[in-house]
Amino acid sequence: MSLKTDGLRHDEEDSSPLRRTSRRNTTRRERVAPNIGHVAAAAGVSRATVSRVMNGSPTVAPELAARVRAAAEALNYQPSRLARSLALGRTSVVSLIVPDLSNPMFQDILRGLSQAAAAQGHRLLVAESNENIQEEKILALEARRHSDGLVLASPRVPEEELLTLSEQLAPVVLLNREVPGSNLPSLSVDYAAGIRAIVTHLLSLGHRHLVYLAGPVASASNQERVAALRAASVATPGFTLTEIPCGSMFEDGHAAARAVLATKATAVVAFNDMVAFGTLSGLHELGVAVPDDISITGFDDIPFARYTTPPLTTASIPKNELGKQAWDRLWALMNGESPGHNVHFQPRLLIRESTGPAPTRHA
Amino acid sequence: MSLKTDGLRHDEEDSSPLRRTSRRNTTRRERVAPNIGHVAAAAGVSRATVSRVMNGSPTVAPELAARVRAAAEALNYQPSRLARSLALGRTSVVSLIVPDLSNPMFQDILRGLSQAAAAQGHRLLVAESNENIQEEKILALEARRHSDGLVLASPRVPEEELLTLSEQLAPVVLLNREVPGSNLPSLSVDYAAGIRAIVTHLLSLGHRHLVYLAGPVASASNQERVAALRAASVATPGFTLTEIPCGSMFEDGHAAARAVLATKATAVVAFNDMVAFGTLSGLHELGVAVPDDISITGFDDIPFARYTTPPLTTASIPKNELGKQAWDRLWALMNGESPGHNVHFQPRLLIRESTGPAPTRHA
DNA sequence: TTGAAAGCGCTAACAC
DNA sequence: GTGTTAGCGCTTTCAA
Repeated sequence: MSLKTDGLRHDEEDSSPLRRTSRRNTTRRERVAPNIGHVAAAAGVSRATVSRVMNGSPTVAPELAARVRAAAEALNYQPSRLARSLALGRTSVVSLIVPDLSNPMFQDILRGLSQAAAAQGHRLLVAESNENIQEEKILALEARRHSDGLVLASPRVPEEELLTLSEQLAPVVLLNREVPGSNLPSLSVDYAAGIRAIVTHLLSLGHRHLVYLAGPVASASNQERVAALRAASVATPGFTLTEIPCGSMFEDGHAAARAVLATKATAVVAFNDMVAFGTLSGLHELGVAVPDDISITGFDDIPFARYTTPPLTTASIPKNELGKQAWDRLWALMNGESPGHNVHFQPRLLIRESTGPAPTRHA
Repeated sequence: MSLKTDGLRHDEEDSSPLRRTSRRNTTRRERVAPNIGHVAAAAGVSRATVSRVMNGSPTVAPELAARVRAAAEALNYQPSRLARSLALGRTSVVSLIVPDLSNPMFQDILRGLSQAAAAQGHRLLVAESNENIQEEKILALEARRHSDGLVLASPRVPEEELLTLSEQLAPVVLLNREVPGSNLPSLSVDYAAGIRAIVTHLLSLGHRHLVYLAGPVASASNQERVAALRAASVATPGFTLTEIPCGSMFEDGHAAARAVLATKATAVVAFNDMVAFGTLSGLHELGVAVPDDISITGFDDIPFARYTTPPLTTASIPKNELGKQAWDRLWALMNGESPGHNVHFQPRLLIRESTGPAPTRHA
């Protein structure tokens, strides 16, 4: 018995992408996305040949290739990404997990990554963990299974778990987080150096009592900042450091304004620019002048930092660059290459107008 | 001849997820992600049963289910999303296309959409068209094939093309863009109403000469604004309107500061908040006082609008809500339901301090 | 060069 | 209840 193979395995006789559908209680002919079989049938070739043509294989006779292209064109055929991904074992999608999409810092990373990935034909899946550790783990796992690789921005997951997770997540690159003793590629900012620059600046202005508005406790970069601050306070005679648990968002800083005042500190070092803005705004409402009564510094240099009143003194970090380089690293990993050495971006201190000489009390 | 079916079709005899790999010139055993067959073999059941258990089908004997779960656990098995998607015909991913990721307006939409989608177990793919019409079309098509539905935010594609495209993109929902005479679900902002509110406010302050800093020419919402502005100028005796081509970004507004001054207008209506900020900053550098010398209004009410100096008078639009409702619409469409009527969100005028009485010249 | 057929890993209709 | 089997739509040996 001769097997008639016309390129269509289970469809009706003609090659047009119509299908007899019966779902619910309706039976009707509806137009359905054409598949490789339809094109093959229309062009009178095998599906393998269509596949070759669609992928630009040079081993197809020009005449055939033309016929296939014409058929594909006529049917408005687009190969299914899904099927292609399954067969190929890759999706051309990478994922980014961030703690908080409303943070301009992560928005910039998102943008940098998205553009770099797009430039090499990859798409970006985004997920927000809402600073929630459990969710972060689930999301990362989930996202990874939709994509070929992962970028974790400022992951809050504890070190050991991150280490375990990373095996299932690989290829993965970390942003703003290093796992010492692991070989997880990571791009980070030297927060300690940034803090040291800020402290030096403040000390030179005569400030001796600083208050630190701390970020999320689970934030590794917060811990770095705290450590640098404490080290400085220990190393400098007459330097008083007060720490106030705060957060990472505008509202957190805003809510902390009174507490800041209560410390009698002459300068506040905020976890990041958002917090600094909040505090700035809160202090303004309380009638406190910045920098005359109190100085404020931020961290990140988000786009609006230059336009606040007064413009914010802050430590600038290359957010876009983080995104772009994250892509480079990930791309290397996905191609089985070495991701290169980890790097520590050095923040640049931008002295603007939110910092000034320490007020001389009782003068 | 009896067919031995052990749940594994093409693998070696044992059920552990190891595979003899030979690529390039290395041949070695490497651990590979376990698949449904490995679990089936380990649990001594068919793959169908594993599938049932993984999907929580109630028709599996508890004893078997437990065995399967144990096996899955032991192998650290995670069903492949890809294969699942292919079989199911859906990906549980939706895509968002925006013209410009750096615009806080779109960031908020992104966030609202992402959260709403996540709440129903869907992931978000993001793509940025860079205000490029060609790219927008390609991206939309491409993104759609990775996902189950599309949200187009402020698409710049011309109407006819959008109409044609939408067939291949469906299900799709439009943000900030309506296609009259089509049944494309769309959520938009009543920009004309916002502009009217702004104009009324400005007129009541005594302004008679307004300059409009226009947005991208391909922006439909820009055209709405222009039309409303012109209508107002025609309807109001003594009202002069000057239009200056500008753009949608901070830099555009900043660059327009001199041109604004040259018009001698007493108030500037900026395309959006970003442009207004830019102008504000540019004017500040030129030593012009806002609102004493000139008034400025924005549009959108992005998060920082309240914190500029002076705080920006603007028309507030529910950005997050746009994202959330876009999801609701899309979800309805994906489930074959009606997306409901289109809605026009009415902007709310927020009078802050960037607008004041028109300066009385030669007074 | 081209085609047949086996996979990719999962789901679901159908049979037992 | 559970297994068999035929898909989902593509890629890629392997033969011819």
